[in-house]
Amino acid sequence: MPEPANHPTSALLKWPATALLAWYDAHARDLPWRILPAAAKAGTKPDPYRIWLSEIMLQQTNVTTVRPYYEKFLTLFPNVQALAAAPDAQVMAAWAGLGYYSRARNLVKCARTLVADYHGEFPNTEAALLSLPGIGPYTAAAIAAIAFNQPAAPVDGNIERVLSRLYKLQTPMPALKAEVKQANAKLVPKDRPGDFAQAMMDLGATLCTPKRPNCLICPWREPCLARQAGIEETLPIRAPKKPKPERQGTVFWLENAKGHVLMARRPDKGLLGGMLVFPSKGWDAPNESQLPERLPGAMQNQWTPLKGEVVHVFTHFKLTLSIQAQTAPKGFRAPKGFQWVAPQDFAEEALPSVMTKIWKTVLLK
DNA sequence: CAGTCGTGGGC
DNA sequence: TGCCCAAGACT
Repeated sequence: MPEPANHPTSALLKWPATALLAWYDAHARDLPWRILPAAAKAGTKPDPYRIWLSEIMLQQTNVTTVRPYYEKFLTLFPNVQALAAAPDAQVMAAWAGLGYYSRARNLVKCARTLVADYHGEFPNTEAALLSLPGIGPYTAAAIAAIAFNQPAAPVDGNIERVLSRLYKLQTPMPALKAEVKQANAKLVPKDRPGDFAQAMMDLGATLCTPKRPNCLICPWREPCLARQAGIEETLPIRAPKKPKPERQGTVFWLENAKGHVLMARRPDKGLLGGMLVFPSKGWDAPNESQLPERLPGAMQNQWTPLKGEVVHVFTHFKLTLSIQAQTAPKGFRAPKGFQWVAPQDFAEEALPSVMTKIWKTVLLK
């Protein structure tokens, strides 16, 4: 890889790490999964299970969103063995609302692999961690550094932003990541790799933010090349965004005499994989829940449109759903692949958010 | 490499 | 309001 035009000088390589760690010692965020520097100094060791769980939950997700889910998971599944032994449906229900549901499926898969092949212990090398389900380059390096104090150099969105500014790296994302990885590997202090990674993430989350960074009190205020050039807010350079297509579909609300509602479990792969949803059609062709066509002929034209649409924005498309309802006739059984669910069960935050919007529209409006 | 995969908060 | 963004992994 060619050296960047503003390749850091050797002087710049050394002392930024020291300055950042000093800042971290004084300002580290107190997070439920974190061992603060003072406690670490006193001999407290991180629990790899908790570090792993937090890292998976934090993928593309804010700390404030993760916190309650993390606490819930720790209560329900205090260790790898408990998680590995849990039924899939219980884990998916506990994850409901957090998004990116493949993370939850891989979480269970990983826990079961650890119990089956690793005596229930996490491997302590980056390479071995990388081989586990749901653990990619970032998470493998993060766990190695934070949980095992190995000289690994994770690069997440925060670190990419922070270092692109420190070294004024103007290569657009995603190619930028390779340059940041090189620079980062040279910076990592061998004695505190975990704290160094966490320090950069704290810096990115609290001071070196995407918009209006607070350079005034930043420990890297002086060496930061982007700030020197006055272009800190323009970095990192992102690829132009693509237009978000719109889809629309219909949700079918079928209620039986007990007041239970018909639902289906989505296939493991793809959108909302493994989650409980209301039957619908028209918007996700490969995974259509073929409900109406599988109903007795007498029911097929008994749908009544309900007032109100549900709009939900996914990562790569915007979805608008209308709702059709009817009450199932006596003796009607749930078709294969479908199940009746009592409203109190899906009200316990056990559904993906888009489906929570549906039942709230039906029952509360 | 580029597309897929959720959601909620901030502005 | 609509857009941007967040401790990425997988295909």
